[in-house]
Amino acid sequence: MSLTIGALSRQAQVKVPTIRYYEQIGLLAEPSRTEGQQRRYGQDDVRRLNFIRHARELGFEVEAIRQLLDLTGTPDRSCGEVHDITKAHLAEVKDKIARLTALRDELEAMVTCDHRRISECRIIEVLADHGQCQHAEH
Amino acid sequence: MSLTIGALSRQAQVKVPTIRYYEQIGLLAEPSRTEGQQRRYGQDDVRRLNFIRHARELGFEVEAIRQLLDLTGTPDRSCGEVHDITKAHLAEVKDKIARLTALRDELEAMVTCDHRRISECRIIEVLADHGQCQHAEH
DNA sequence: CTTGAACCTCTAGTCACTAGAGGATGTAGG
DNA sequence: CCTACATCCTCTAGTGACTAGAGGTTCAAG
Repeated sequence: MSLTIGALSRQAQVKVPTIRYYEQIGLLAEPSRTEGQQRRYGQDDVRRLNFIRHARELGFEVEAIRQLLDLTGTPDRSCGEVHDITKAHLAEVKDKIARLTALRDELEAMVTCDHRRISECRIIEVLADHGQCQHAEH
Repeated sequence: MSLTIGALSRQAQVKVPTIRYYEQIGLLAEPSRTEGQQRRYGQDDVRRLNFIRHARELGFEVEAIRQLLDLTGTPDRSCGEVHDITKAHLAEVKDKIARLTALRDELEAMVTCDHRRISECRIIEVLADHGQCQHAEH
């Protein structure tokens, strides 16, 4: 019933070197080994790795995931800390969206230049002179 | 009329180690030196570094900036390539916004959990089970 | 001539992996 | 039992765009 690292990789959709990396940084426990030193995993590892992968997909940093995993070890405590971590992450995501949106608008305004010579290109002009930006605050 | 690296740093709003880094990777030319090997810059360097800083603020990668700077060296050519680079970057920005927005919605749905015990927390549940996501495609 | 801020080079660290070298193990088929 | 060979092992180095720090030198003001 034990899984090789390759089988775990397929089940959790996480690449083999990434699994070893997660073990190295302590996100995954060191698994049991065969006599020939090959890793063997169980269903707990599959669940834990799925949790990690999903959190990464949702953009959580490894440190945040480490904390979330630690918290799952104390199921009776209030989930206030879990919320704090998630809300902090959500705030970062919103902040990134805001900055990227401003950036997008700036770029949209720039590409309105019709194709001419580089010496007259609006894109180059804006890049060379910050004052030509719509919003000054970046 | 020549500037020290510190003066250039203040004028272009780029940190000193970053200027040296740009020189190392070839974005800035090697400047002249004093007898004691200290760098001295001119107004051309200020303009070039301002261009670089502004492009970085707009999220262009160093490789793209390198190409844009090369293109400014051929002012009579059509600015088609400049547009191509900018449009490609804009597309990436839009793509990032789309992914972050999906992510934000997912996180918003998760934090609707009212504070309970970790063993019943909706955030932990969703993280542990991808199937509970609103959108399956991440 | 002295002080001390600013400069110099070089190495290593950041984050979350990814790639590759060079070799060992495990398992399926014959 | 033996042979392929896919998969596994460890280790080092690379990615992007810087940032930090050590240990030493230069420049300009007073």
